[in-house]
Amino acid sequence: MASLVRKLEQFVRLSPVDHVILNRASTERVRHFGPRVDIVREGEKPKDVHLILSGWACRYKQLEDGRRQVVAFFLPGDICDVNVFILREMDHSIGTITQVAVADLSREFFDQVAAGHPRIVTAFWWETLVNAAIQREWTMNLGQRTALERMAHLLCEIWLRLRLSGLTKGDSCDFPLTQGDLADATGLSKVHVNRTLQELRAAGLIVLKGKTLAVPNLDRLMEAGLFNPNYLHMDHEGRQLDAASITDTAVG
Amino acid sequence: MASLVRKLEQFVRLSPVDHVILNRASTERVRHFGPRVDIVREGEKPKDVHLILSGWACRYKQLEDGRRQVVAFFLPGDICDVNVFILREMDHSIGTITQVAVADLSREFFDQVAAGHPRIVTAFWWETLVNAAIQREWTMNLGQRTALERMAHLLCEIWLRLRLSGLTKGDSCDFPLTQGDLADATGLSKVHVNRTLQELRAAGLIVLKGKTLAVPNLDRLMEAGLFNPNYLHMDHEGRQLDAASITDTAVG
DNA sequence: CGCTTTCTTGACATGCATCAAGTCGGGTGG
DNA sequence: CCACCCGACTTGATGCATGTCAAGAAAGCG
Repeated sequence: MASLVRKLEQFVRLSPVDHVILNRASTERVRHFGPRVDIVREGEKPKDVHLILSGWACRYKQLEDGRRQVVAFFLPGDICDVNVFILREMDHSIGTITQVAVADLSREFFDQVAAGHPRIVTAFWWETLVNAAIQREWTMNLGQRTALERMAHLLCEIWLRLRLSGLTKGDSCDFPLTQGDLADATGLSKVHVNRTLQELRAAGLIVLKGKTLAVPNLDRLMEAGLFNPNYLHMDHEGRQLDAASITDTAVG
Repeated sequence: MASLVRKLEQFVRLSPVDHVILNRASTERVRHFGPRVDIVREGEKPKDVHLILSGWACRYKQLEDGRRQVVAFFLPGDICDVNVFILREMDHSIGTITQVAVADLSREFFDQVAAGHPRIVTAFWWETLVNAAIQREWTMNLGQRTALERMAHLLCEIWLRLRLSGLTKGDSCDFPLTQGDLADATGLSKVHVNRTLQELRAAGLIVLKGKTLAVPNLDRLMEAGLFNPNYLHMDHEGRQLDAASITDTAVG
């Protein structure tokens, strides 16, 4: 949960009590999953909200003929969908990439937050809005960018999100995605993903080997991906704001 | 505003007071825009939330070299982004397609709702979650579907959303989008959009002429688009639920 | 009624998919 | 500790869906 709080505090300063609440929620009901396993399946009734404590997962949708699209990656500290249980059934599945530890957040937890912890509510809205922005950017990515740009863009996004959660060391990070995963996320074929990665390597933009990615020059990779980080809303505004002044006005 | 309340009540039964609140908010500060004009631009500080009272608009993003992606269409009754003002700057623009009337919803309005109208809060979360689901489906659409499937899918979605808001008559509806708009939304070229539409016409799946679309056989169009309406979450659950029982438990 | 935007059609180009056949690497059991 | 095996990666040859370019026809609009 460290990464969740770390992430949310980029935006809102949380009180000690808020910390306690979040800590409790993220240690109470924890489940562990192996790699390449489904956590929730399309069509099921959503019950709890899932908080990824460790490991990587993804959200994906599938057509009857097997075509599969990864529509989001979940990294440690990510919340799958605040308040999903409002909906009657899942319109997508969530599956693990690596081993994953998940905390199940109950409806009651969100009630409690709504009733008495406005800063957390604000932080959850922020999380929701940023996720929406990321999804829009993926739409843009698939609709307008070339294979090379698309791949570079995706790698930039993952890199920055990992860094925000403190999961990079120097210029490298763990990178458990296979070329097949990247294909499903970018809408490219596996073969073309392979060739695109080679192109990025040849240009010195990435070093990708085993399950480790290094980005020797982020600016150049961002250029290659026509990457504008504004949509991640990492502006750290909350750092300067007194939480009370936000929470009294920002939430619905 | 009729269409907003109509839409939200598919999900939650609102109280008379809730109606009054929403009515007031959507008549207080109304602005009118001509067709093909920007309402908000990327980079601006979001101030109010926009509720589309009448007309069509879209959300779009643009690359520096001019490539443009429409990432969402707004129809009457749609709210652009609940609580956007939490974010420091817009990561996309909103532009009109037709003439549009917009109600500006203030931060204070959302505070008021948050403080005393839990059913509306629930309804807003529902709206937010459904919009997120739509955005995911667009990602899927661009990543996996062929031109023909993609176009059929988009038309199905628009059709169902219009129908939900009571904006279809029989098997036809107003359809102000140009082939250029469709191209920007589907990630196809204008020329290919033209050919794809002709194919749909030749198959008898649509009648599209002037600014009117007719769908003689929705089921067949849905088949062609591999369209599964689950992501629109139109299950009307709220109709049966007593609002109180939802609002006491569903919101954060 | 002329001007501009939108639509349509044809010819040609290309980015990426598909098919097919390896090679590498890392986990596992003998 | 080796040998095998299976998933992940790589490479080449070929095909096709969709893009691009160009020009004209229709349709809206002042």
